[in-house]
Amino acid sequence: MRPLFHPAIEDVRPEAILHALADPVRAAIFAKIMGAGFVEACSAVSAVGDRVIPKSSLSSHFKVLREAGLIRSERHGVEMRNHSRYDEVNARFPGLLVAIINAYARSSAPRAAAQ
Amino acid sequence: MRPLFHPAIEDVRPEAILHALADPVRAAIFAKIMGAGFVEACSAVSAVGDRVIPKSSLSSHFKVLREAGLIRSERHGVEMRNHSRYDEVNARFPGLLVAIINAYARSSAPRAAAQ
DNA sequence: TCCCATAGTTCGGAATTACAGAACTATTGA
DNA sequence: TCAATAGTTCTGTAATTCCGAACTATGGGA
Repeated sequence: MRPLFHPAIEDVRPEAILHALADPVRAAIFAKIMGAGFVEACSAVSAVGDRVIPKSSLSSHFKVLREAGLIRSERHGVEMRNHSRYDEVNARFPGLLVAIINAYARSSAPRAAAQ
Repeated sequence: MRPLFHPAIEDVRPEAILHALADPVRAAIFAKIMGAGFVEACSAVSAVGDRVIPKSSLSSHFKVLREAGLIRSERHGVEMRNHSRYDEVNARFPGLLVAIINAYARSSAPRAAAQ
């Protein structure tokens, strides 16, 4: 297993962030990590909504988030601990992540609540 | 030629917007339209940076932007007039478009100016 | 009216990327 | 050392993207 790659913050590209978060599953994973600050394990998000995500797919979703610069993953024993890189990313691209996560929250909210 | 499809604003999805703007060429096209309010023709953006975009590719880029709900296109004689739907989209997803366009502006700015 | 030029769309095949099952690796604990 | 758990990599298939070529639509002359 190769070591995990994390881009330096100055190498983080907006197109990579948008691509990563253009997938609702990845956006939901990232929103959860961003809200909590960290997520203990990949398996802690083994389903999104009522949709079960195969673990090979989950693994590649985490890889996309990691290589886009959105999260930092480190092994802790047998499992992975995933931290949000929100502060760094928000300093480089102000307001971007909040606007994206809010947009998803609005679109999935029931009509009446969205107004 | 089929008539052009424009989604109603309440059908516009964040994942479609992010996917549309995750491509730097489309983001540049949209930034131009958003800045000017409208662009006379697709051919008015026949190149992005120093990269020439084939017209079949341009056509599909405009289609992606249109179907994501970001622009409205109408035929005016032999050419197409493309208008930004910024106001509508911004009302639904506040701050999203500005944050995205700013992120691209920051990442392409020279290092010193980006600070 | 017929033809040409212009602007854009659609088609089709090659290249790339995404998905998910199966096999594999790494770590911990018994 | 073995089994269980957590995640990664491999692999084949499916879906997307890209762009040249062919096509369609509109307007302006001769």
